Amino acid sequence: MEARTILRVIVHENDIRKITLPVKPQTVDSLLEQLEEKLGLQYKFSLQFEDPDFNNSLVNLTDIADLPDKPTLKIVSIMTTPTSSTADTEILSVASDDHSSHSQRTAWPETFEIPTFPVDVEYRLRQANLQYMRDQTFLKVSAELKHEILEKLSETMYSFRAYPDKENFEEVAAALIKKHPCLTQPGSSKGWNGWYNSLRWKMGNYRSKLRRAGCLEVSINGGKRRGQQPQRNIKRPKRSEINFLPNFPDGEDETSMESKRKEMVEDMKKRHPKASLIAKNMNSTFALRRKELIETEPGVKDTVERWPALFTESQIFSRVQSHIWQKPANRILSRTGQIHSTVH
DNA sequence: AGTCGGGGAATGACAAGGTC
DNA sequence: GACCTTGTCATTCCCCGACT
Repeated sequence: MEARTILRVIVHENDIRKITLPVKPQTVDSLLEQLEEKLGLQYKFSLQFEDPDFNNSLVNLTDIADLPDKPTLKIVSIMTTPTSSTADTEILSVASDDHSSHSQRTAWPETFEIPTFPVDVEYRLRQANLQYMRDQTFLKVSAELKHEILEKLSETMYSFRAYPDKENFEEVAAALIKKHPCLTQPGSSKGWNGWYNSLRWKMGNYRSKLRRAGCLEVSINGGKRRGQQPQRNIKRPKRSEINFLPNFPDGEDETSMESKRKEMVEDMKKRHPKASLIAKNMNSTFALRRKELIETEPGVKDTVERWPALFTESQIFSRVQSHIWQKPANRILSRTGQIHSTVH
C-alpha cells in the first residue's frame, strides 16, 4: 500500500489549496478524478506541475512518475468554444452547412448563451454570486476582470456576427447579468446599460484588432480615414450589413480554388454537368468568387465566362435559400452596372 | 522610487448611408 | 438637404509590469 500523498493545488492565483490523498494515484487520470471530486470542479481540466528539473517552472503533467514528492500542481481548464461539437452547435453547423466553406460563422442563436470564462474568472463570479445571494452585494468589477469578461464575450459574439446590432448587444448584456447577477450595475436603469456600452466599445476595438491582423472580413470596411486610400467604389454597407469578404477556408488558397473553378468551367461544357461536383466546388470557391467581385468588379459577361455554374437554376435557388437563412447580414452592394454580390 | 513602454477601454472626430 | 445613425480610427487616459 502506497503512503498518502500531500499536494499543493493552485486552483487560481487567489485559491491555493492543500490536498491530501489517502493513496498515491497510479495514473494521471486517477489523479484528475480525485482532484475533480475533492475540489468540486464542474469543468474539464488538465494539470501542470512545478518541475524541479526546470527550476520549478510549470510543465504539463503527462506521466504520473514525473511527479515529485509534495508536488505543486496547477489546474488548467480545458475551454470549450462555440464552434466545438456540442449537440447544439452540431445542429447549427448542419443547418448552415451551405455556408460552411465561406465562413466559420454560425447564425445568431435563438438564445445567447453566456460562454464559460477562464477558470479563475468563473471561480470569482461563482463566489460573488453566492455573496450576492446572501446579502445582495454587487461585485466591484476590477479592470482586469472586466477585460476578461469583455474579451470572451466579444470573441463569442464575433463567432456569430462581426457586426452585432443593438438588439444583439442588449441581449448579451441582459444575459450576462441574468447568469451572473453579481455583475448587475445598480446605478443603471436596466442593470446592464454599462455592460451594453462596454460591449460596443469592445467589439469595435476587437474589429480594429482583427483589421490590423489582416482579417479580410472586417478589413474591407476599413481605410476610410483622411490621408488613406479610399476603398475604391465599394459602397458603404447598410445598417446591420457588412461587406462580407470571407477569409479563404482552411487548406484552400487562390491556386487550389482557381483549379476548382477551371474544373467547373470544363464540366459545364458537357451536355450533363455533374451536379454534385458543381455544388461542391461552388461551395468551396465562395471566398475566391467574392474576392473577385469585390476587388475587380467584373462585368456580367466576364462573370458568366468565369463562373458559368453561378447562373444555373440550382445555384440561384440555393443562393436564394441561403440568403433567406442568413438574413441581410452578408450582402455587398456595388455600383450600378456591376454585379450585385447578393448574387454570390 | 521613478521612468518607460505596451495594452486596453473609452472618447470624439469624421465619413458615409439612411430617413424624413 | 438637414439631421440621424453607424462604423472606423486616431487619440487620450489609465494601469501594469519591466527595467534602472
